[in-house]
Amino acid sequence: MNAPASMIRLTTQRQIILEELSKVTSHPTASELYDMVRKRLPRIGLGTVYRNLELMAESGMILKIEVGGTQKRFDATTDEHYHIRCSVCGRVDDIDVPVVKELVAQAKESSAYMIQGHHVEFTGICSDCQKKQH
Amino acid sequence: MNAPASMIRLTTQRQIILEELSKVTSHPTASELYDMVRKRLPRIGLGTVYRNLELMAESGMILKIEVGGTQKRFDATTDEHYHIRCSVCGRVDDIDVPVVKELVAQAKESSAYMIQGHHVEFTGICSDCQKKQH
DNA sequence: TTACTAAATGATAATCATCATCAATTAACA
DNA sequence: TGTTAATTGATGATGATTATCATTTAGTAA
Repeated sequence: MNAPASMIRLTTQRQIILEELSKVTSHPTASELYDMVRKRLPRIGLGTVYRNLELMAESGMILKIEVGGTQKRFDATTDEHYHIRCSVCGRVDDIDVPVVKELVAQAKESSAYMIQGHHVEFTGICSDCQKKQH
Repeated sequence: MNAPASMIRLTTQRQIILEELSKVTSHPTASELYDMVRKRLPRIGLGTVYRNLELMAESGMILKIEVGGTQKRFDATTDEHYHIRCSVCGRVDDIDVPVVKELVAQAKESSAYMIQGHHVEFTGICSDCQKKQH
C-alpha cells in the first residue's frame, strides 16, 4: 500500500560524522565537523558533511541549531534544552536552565500563529574569552 | 582631550531607511528593506542599506535580530521583547509574551559564561501560511 | 558469492547573503 | 560659498550553503 520507502543506507561517512558529533559537548559548525571527520576519513567531501547533517537533523537524530552568528551549528543531544552563545568567539554550549513550558501556553494565547515550539538563547562571554581579555 | 568624534551625517538614505522600517510591524531583511526603500530612492545601493542598518543597530536606534533562517532581520522597536518566526515563510513578528527576567538570573548560576542577555524565539505557522495550506 | 540497482559520495560549480573597496558625491560648518 | 571628511553607488570579494552529476557502494535477491 505504501510507496516504497526510500532506503537510508548506513554508510561509513554517516557513522563517523555522528560519532564525532557525539564526542564533543560543544556545538560544531558543518566545517568544524568536516575538519574533525577528515582526520579519520581524509577523502570525505564537505558536501557529504552538509548533506548528512541536514538528513540527520530532519530525521530527528540530531539537532540543528540556528542561533545568532552566520553558521548553523549541530548538537547530538536532542532532548529539549537551551543554549548559550559566546558573543566574542561564537562558541555555543548547552545551558542547564530548566525549560519554561508555560512560555508556549502564553504564546498560544497572544498570537495568531499556530505555535510549534520555542527556544531560548542566552548571550555571554565564555570563560576562554574572559581570560583572553586580560 | 577627546579625539574628534567622527561626524554622523543625516542623509536622505538614512532617514528613508529608518522611516520604511518604522512603517512595518514585520521584521524585514536587508534586501526586503532595499526593495521598500527603492520605491522612494530608486538609485540607492544595496550596500548602503546594509551599511546603515548595521550602523543604526550599533548605535541602538534599531534592533538587529539574528534568529533562525539565513538572513538577519531588523526591528524599529528597541525595548526588550520576544519574537516568533514562521517556519514556512520565514516571516518574523513580535510576540506579546512578558519577558522572563528570572531566566538571566538562573543562567548566571548555572554557567561559567559572563551572561549578557537572552532572547526567546517561538516557532510556528503564521496565519497567511495556515490559510495557504488549505 | 555475485550481480543488480537505487542511494550516496566526492568534486565542482552555482547561489545567496554579506562585506570590502574606491572614485565620485554631498552634508555640515567655517 | 568653499573645504573636507563622511557617505554613497557600483562593483568585486568572501564565506556559507546548496545543486549537479558522473562514479562508487550498501543492501538485497538470485
